[in-house]
Amino acid sequence: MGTPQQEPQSQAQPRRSDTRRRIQQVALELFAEQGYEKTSLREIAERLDVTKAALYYHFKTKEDILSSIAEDLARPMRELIAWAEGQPHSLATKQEILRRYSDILWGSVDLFRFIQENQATVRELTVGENFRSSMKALGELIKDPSAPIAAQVRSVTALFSMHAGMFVTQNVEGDPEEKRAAILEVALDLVAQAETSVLTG
Amino acid sequence: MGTPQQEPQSQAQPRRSDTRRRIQQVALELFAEQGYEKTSLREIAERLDVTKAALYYHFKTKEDILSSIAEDLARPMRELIAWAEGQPHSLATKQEILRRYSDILWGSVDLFRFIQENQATVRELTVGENFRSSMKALGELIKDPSAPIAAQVRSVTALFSMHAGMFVTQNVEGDPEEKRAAILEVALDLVAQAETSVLTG
Amino acid sequence: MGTPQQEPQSQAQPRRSDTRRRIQQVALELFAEQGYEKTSLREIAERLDVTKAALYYHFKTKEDILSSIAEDLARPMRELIAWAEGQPHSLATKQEILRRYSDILWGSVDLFRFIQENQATVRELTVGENFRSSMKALGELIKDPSAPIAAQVRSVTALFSMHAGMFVTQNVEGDPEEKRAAILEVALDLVAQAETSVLTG
Amino acid sequence: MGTPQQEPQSQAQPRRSDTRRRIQQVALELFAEQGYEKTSLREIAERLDVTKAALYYHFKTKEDILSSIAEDLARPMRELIAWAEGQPHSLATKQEILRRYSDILWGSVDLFRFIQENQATVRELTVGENFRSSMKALGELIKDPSAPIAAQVRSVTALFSMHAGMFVTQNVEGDPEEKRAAILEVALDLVAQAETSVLTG
DNA sequence: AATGAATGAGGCTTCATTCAT
DNA sequence: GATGAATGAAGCCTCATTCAT
Repeated sequence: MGTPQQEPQSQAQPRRSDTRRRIQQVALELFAEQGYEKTSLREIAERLDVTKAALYYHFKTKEDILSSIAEDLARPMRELIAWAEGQPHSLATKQEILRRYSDILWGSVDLFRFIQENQATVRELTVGENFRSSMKALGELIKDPSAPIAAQVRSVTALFSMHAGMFVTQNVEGDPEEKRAAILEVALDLVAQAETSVLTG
Repeated sequence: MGTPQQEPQSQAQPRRSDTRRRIQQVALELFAEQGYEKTSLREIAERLDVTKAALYYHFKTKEDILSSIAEDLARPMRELIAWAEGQPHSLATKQEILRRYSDILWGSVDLFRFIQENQATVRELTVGENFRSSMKALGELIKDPSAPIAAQVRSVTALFSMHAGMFVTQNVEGDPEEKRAAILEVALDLVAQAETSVLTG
Repeated sequence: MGTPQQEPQSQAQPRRSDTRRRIQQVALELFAEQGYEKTSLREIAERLDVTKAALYYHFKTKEDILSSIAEDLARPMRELIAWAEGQPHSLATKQEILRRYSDILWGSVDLFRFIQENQATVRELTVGENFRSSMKALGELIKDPSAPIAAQVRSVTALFSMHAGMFVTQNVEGDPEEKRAAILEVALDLVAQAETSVLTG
Repeated sequence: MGTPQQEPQSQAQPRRSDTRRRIQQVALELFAEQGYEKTSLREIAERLDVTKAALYYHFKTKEDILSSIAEDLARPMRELIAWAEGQPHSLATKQEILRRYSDILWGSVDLFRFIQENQATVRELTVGENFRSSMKALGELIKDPSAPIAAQVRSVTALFSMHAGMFVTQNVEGDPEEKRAAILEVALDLVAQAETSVLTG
């Protein structure tokens, strides 16, 4: 056909040059380190020892590089939402959402951190829009719009406490796995308390 | 050459230059709306109907504009930290920290949101460094390094739950004041639980 | 206010730097010599011994440079059309149109030649659209839509014979003024014949 | 090695490569529509659903594609000139030149229009040089260098009135064939008048 | 208290072209 | 009879900043 620039369909051809993948890797590293705007294509190209034009063989635009990377986060998010929409709105479901969300986050921690730290930039990119709408959907699934405000805030905080966790625990000593578990637990507690406060409040 | 660019010395002449203030206002608006990098001095100048050069009469650099704005947040933060350092590390103190922090945040909500959404950019600016170190100091004051990890995470989450609150509650219906109170309450609860879990855990 | 980039209103300020005018001059020279696309802003800037960025102080885009130049032709064209629309559709009027058109053309001969030779490029620029619609208007004024096709063709040919004249007479020897007069005369003859053929045909 | 890129040797194998022809077709379409410079090889390739590299199998350069297309016009022009050079310089010959020229023009109307609208570009390409020299030769054959300037202008105008006709008659209503005939007639008249004016002037 | 004019650096993107396979 | 991958050159444009007035 011509130029690539699409996601490799299915199991891809054998060794179709791994440059595409290398670009994504290096780009994510630099985006995460310095921010999206401050990372130039020149820099990415230099780090890979190719020319800027080579990047354009593999991706249509700078944003396209980012979009392609962001799929790693966007896809599991979509899947999580799809799954959750098929479940009862029970506490058990909500807690399972948090568990799965935790896995997703820690599975793409660099990418996620990048999105967090570049929200202003990413906001008007497709990537940002997608992420925002995913978060909104998740919010709807975890809170009960008929509950008192305090309970709703608690639920939503559960979700976001896991974001905060990723940043904040840099200042807390301890085994990473243990911290991660602690963060999740705080979140699980919060939804549980939200539920309870509805009943007893 | 006798240009200003210093902090207005206290209450000097009341009308010392209203342009300076207008620049800060417009700049914050634009920074918050579009991000720091994507806001050019040209844009700011145009919005004010002055030339770019005029901005340089009032501020040494672009970063300088931001720094001057950020003082609104940085000063109260310093004050809060100074106050807290003189208090006992009791639960009551921690909760008062959260209450005061809440006031500070909602008092500069636009600026704060801006910093949150431009972390990658702001990170290597003085503004960002200051903010990070303030947050770190606050973290130290609110958590007990000898407590179990779960308790520490809970404490730190208390702090950050208030950040999340500012963004998240856009999707929760209800009176702003009520939401704000709910957010604070969740935070107060979290520190309280941290304390308890230490005792009972 | 800020940057210029508008036509100097009325009789302009004294010596507001003639760079703007120099840019226009050099640009027209180069556009005419090499074509619009093949002339880069780098070239124009180098020829003027300024930086590319200086061009952008005076003009918003490359196209803007061209547009500003083209006003020299566009304004008199608009005036001619406005005038003609207020006249009776007589042969005398049509011949006067041709005379005035001749003056306009020879008054901006380089610009006109440029537009002729860069039609494909200029077509989707404001400049080109304007020129096309002016020519169309002039066409309507010079031909009689109820006349036989042959007559209409003759009229329209009168108009365009003057364009051709500008290029073609490079291969005809003789005094420029005399050639110019000859070209106009052929055109005047053509409208006259168009009229006659209607009557007698 | 062993690639084609030569003119198809006469009737060789009938199906020697239909891609070559398709490239020429699509290229002409795009060149005519958007101009030579603004049409990229990428565009041509995409429209044909082949890669850019494929174009280079069939043609040495972008210009080469154009040159190969232009032969359609260049060959008949050469033939016309060769024929005319063997004829007496009579009015009948001149009129026959115009008739044949009309046929050539309308036989390659898209290509011709393209050359007209891209003169600046084409000027320094072989294609343009050829065309210019053909026009010059035709000019010499149709005018009498010893005639008064007015007569010479009239003759040359005859030739170019047919170019103008191709563009201009878009705004004249009527059957295409009839218009075409009218255009030719105006041209034939013009040479005739040129002759007469010599005799009677 | 501000403007007019300009600069140097660098950004993203596109293009014609090449060459090994 | 083509593709995949890449290059080098260049394009237009924008930005923060400077400085004489």
